[in-house]
Amino acid sequence: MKMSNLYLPTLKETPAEAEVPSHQLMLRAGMMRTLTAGIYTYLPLGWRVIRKVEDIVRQAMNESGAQELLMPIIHTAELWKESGRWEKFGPLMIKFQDRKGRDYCLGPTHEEVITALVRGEIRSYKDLPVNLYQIQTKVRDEIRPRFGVMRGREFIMKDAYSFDRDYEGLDRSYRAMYDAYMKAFTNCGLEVRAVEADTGAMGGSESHEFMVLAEVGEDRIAFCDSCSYAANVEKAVAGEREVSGSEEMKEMEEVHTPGQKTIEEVSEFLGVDPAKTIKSLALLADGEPVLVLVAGDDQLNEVKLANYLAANELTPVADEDFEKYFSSTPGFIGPVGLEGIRVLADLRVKDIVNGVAGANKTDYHLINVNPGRDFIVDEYLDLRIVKEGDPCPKCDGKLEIKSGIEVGHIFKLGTKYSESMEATYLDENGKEQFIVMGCYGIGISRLVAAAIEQNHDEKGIIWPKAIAPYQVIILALGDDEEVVKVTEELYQELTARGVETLLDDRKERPGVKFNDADLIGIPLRITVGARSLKNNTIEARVRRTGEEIQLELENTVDKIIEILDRIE
RNA sequence: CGGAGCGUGGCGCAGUUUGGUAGCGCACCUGUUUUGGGAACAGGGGGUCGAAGGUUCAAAUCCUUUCGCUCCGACCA
Repeated sequence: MKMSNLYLPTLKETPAEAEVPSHQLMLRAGMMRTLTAGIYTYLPLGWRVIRKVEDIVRQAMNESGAQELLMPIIHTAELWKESGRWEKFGPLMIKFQDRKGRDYCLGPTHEEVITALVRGEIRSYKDLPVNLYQIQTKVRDEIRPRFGVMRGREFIMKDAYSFDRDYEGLDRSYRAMYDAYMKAFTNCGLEVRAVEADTGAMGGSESHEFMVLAEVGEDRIAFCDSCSYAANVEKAVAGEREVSGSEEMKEMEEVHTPGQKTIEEVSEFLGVDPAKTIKSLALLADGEPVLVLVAGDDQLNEVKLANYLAANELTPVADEDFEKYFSSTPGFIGPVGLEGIRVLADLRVKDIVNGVAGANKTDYHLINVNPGRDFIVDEYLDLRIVKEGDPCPKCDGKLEIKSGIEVGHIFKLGTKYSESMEATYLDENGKEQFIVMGCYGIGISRLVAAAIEQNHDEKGIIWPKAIAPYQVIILALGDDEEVVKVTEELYQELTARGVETLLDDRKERPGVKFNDADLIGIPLRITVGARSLKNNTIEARVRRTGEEIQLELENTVDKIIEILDRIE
């Protein structure tokens, strides 16, 4: 493509609307433009990258045996009511009516549509297994779209759905997708870690997320520094911590702690290690009050709690509602002497000896509190967010925490949807069975943003070759006849040999061309100017490394392809 | 939805405190000279200040309402 004809509006300055590097660079490099928050137009350069990623993903999917199809974006409400998610997904869906007043939504995901499709076709165990996928625009009315295409309200997703006769089959399908995903991400030139994940609104049993490690990532991931354990912190579990020494239980006492509400305040006021305080959190789980206890130096993991309680919604008890459940103001509640409220505690609370807790009396705390002796916990379970340095649950290592961008997510759904939507087959005995399902997503547009987060410098994007919009950019410096002739020939020949090449033939000064080439991140730059032509050479420069190579004007195209071949 | 910030030519911003009828840089158009890391000079076009209402002789500026954008949180694949 000749750049004099390319619709490539690059920006010299960073738009005020963009905060993170990938968002800024996608706008500056002329890859996309904003329509409104979370909704974007892909310009020719950006679309090329999207298509590259799609093709790589498509190939990995096809090789795994999955088959591509295309489902509608418009879904009927009946389907979603059938699965029970019309209400559950609720505000996340864009809903509307047709002229007859019938309800629809724009598809945020496609379990319902695919299940409705497949249940009509699959009758026998002989029809299984099957894995169907599509690459399509998804629509989700996100509460807070942000970071450009990282979390958009409209985004491109590859979603696949597997159908098996049993759980062994599902395990095989799941494994095949896991492998295909790793392959697709690697082929895109990305460094991705697979981590154990929570299943969230999709439901199901097992789940992995594929994470691109990046500072701007919205997810936090816990890694073991010595074994392969890795999990989203929503899911991560820490190993047993050593309990230091044994201490005699002392007699419980009430102490005056005026105005000391937070753990920090109380522990400082009483001169006690925060780990020995018991943090009491009053929550409503779908409206039911529950008191949750965690050690003062821990944070409650609400995902774990919500999963355990099978609650859709967890909200803190509002300050003004405290008197409904407690005899003190916020900051002084605790488990001792509390009645009529379910009490759950993190496992670490069990080990606290002579701890501190709220006295259920405004401006008072209790010291030398001992679980079991002074109060009863209905259930102990793992409820805390793991921290940097926590022991690994699988080995003797320690956990590290890093930020990541979720570019893929795979789920073992089991029969969640086949049961609610009655998707069944007949086994060898003629007995009706529910189809066992899995679902698998890759955020194509998010992956592009993640690739930029992982591959950029102060000058701009540095595309991995596999997803670069073009592999080579030829800069024609000046309009010297010889320069025009040489660049034109190079361009024609490279293109003829299948190398995707940009020719910067614009009437711009050299600085503009250099800067644009760096900004849009083409892996290999070829510079041709009158000056170098005098020595019968041209210059090649590798975007990622900055390596410069002088090339004699002889078999130049061979040499360029040679250099290109060794670029990642 | 709660908190914070911001909406002024295409982009980045000043002007708002203390009302007096809009300015700078970049970009754009024409011309000349330039041409290896975002050129220089000269000339030129383009905004009614997010929107609506109000106060005032007079509103970008003050008041009210509203819409949008960004960030933090809640929430969310």
